[in-house]
Amino acid sequence: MDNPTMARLLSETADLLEIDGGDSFRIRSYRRAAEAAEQTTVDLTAAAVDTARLLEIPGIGKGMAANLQSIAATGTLPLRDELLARYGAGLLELLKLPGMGPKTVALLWDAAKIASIDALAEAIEAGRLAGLPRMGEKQIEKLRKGIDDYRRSAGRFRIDVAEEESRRIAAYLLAFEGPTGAKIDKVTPAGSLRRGRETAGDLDLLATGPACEPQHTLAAVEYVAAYPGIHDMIVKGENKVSFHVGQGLQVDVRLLPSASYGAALQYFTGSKAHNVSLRQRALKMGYTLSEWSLARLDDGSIVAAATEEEIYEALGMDWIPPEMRENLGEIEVAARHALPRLIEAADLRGDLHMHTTASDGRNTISEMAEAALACGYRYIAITDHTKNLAMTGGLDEKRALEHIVNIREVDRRMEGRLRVFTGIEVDILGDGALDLNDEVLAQMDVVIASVHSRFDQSREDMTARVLRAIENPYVRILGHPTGRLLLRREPFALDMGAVLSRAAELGLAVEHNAAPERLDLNDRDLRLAKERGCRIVINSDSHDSRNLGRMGYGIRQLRRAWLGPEDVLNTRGPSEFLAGLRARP
DNA sequence: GCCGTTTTCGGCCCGACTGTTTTCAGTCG
Repeated sequence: MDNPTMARLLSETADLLEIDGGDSFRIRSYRRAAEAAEQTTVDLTAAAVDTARLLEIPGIGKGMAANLQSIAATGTLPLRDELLARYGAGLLELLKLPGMGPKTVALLWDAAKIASIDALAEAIEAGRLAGLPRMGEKQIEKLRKGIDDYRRSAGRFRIDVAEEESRRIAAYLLAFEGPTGAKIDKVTPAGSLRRGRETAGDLDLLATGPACEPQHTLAAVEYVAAYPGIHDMIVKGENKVSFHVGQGLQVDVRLLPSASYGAALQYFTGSKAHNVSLRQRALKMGYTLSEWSLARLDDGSIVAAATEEEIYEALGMDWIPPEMRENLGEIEVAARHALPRLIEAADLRGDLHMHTTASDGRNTISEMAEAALACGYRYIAITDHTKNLAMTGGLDEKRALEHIVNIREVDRRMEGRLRVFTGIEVDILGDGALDLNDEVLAQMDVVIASVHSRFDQSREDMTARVLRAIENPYVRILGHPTGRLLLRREPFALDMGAVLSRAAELGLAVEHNAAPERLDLNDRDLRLAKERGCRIVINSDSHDSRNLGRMGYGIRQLRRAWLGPEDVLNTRGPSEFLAGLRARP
């Protein structure tokens, strides 16, 4: 069983325990263990044979180790089964409704035997909720709306979609001018957007400036609430406005005084787990941390508030990059002043995966080269598709050889300002054979091998298929290794550990495909790739010259995996890159 | 159920908003 599934079982057990009214600290332990299972690079099913290995994972103690072993052995958790038998799986879905927590779910179950969203909708229409404690008219209306939203909304959103919305709202907010002339002078995206997560569940925007000082927020709040893109309003308070826009994305705007900017930004950036750890640390040091300030416990005097840097410093730590704030050990490392230097977009010297009009790209080789030059790159590789992908106009052997000649011609014309390497994104066929013969592949500087079809193979077949493909001596990069399309197509089944281990032995690089719809490998597998000693490259997979600069989302995934410039091959200059790519261990 | 710069027992993050319970519980992030 895979780690995410194990995490889900633990998390559901926590939900059920809450409905059951269990001990809140025990519930927290189940949640923490679920998070640990989600994040760890340890294959929990494999590690289950060795209790000591499980106990090394923070948040896993004796009890949770036993739970994980039970899940690994039987595929199920007795406590969860027992609770499910008592309450039914529908209660877990009920919890997903906005405003619906464990207490309300328990109430609906106890008082009306409501055990699913459908049953709740029916009870509301039949008027059976009236008269229950805490069920006034407004509460019932809120539930009715919540059910509509839940049935309509998609849940999470792609990071580029969220960022685009964030830009629109920020522009609107910055145009505000209050009756006294007070303005909003800064809008900072926080939350998962700032942490660089691959998708966003909602949008947290922090607004600061004179208009956000306590005495002025009234007018500013009204202005925010009048944003034309609002689909429906959720909350409107003194310094907080929450609403849904267009497709159901939830936006939370907080208006806070500039003096609290650092504390607020730290707080709203999260993650929740990071913040909890940080506050525990603050308490031990005699402080209390909130979105307003870091203050002394004894006399309430403010220690730090205006910038994140001074808050982390007062807690004895270096400032932690947002991408690292997931409570995966970064607090301890920052306290030792040993944070790694993370990779930045400016470290990149080249991009090794892009398409041209020879297959399904929109631009010519030289247009791509000029665009790359404008990005500040020193080299690129042109890597069009191969013939198996007929719909892309993929190259056969003959056209591939002609393409090489054309690429070399552009390389010459660039006169050393930019190296243009020859390359190909060769299709990995269903049985792991490659879509071009070795004689042609041998002439390419950069051979990327990728899976583009037969995604439904079993884990065994897919793993064998990829392993066979990367044995080919001319393949130097494994492209978008899981084939996922965020929120559209799940990653295909693959024994990632086996593939990465073999890739490391072969000196093969694995790609992080930075296209925002892919971001493949994900942050967790990138950490695993580094642990296994794999070389890593980051590529834009551009099909349009305008997308060449679109590395930012991918860079943030690398940063989330704690990777530095030395971990990534295309931070090197052209000759060092090529030598590193081709060298065998 | 986890964990240790005070701890192997006794703790375990903080504040805003909403609805309705005239003083607060529940939910959320």
